[in-house]
Amino acid sequence: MSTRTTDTLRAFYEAMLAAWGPQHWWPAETPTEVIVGAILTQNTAWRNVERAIVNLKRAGALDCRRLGDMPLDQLTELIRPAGTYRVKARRLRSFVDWFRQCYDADIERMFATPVDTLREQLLGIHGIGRETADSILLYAGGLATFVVDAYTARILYRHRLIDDSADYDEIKELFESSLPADPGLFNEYHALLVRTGKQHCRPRARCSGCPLEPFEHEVSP
DNA sequence: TGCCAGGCCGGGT
DNA sequence: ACCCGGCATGGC
Repeated sequence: MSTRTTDTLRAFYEAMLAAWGPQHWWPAETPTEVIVGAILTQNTAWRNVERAIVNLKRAGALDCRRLGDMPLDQLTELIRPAGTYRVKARRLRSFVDWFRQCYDADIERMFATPVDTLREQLLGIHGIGRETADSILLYAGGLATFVVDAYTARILYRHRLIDDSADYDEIKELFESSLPADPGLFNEYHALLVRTGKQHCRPRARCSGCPLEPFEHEVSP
């Protein structure tokens, strides 16, 4: 990867960090909570996920065995505020069923698996796609995997670092081949992109005031 | 009021 | 290989 790309991505990082400060991601107390949140936040505002997490905690259900053993209808009701709740209840179940079966619900053992192998395993679970898998690896496991999301693609596209046909794995590869494989860096970088995107890079929002505004834009939103 | 949110899946060309 | 609709709550 070109040093120009590396320089640009580093400059983006510095500009966002200077503007926002550290984001302290993932907002969760345990790896299990990260994983549950990663599934619940699919195409959903984080605010709504928080409500669902509160419900699960209050019910003492934020635990893989409870999640696996409680009636599906009950789980569905607890996570209702997160939206697409029937779909997500099944997705949570498919994860915990797999996790108990393959790793006896042991987080340490799961993350002791080689990262490429584990990623493939996660992608094999119904309802876990690339972003969710990478979020689990990075934010629950502390592994140096770059997480790409809609904001990442939109921001890079607007700055002409990618074209509109770039897919998830290409964008992920762009970061991973341009930056050192440092989990702390990847953690903060993705969080800063989301923070920047929420404020300045929604589909039809203006970019004014964005910390990345000093860098060239040649593509209009 | 409509559009959007830290996606993913399944069915149709 | 693409493209698209469905899923669904809550905020602005």
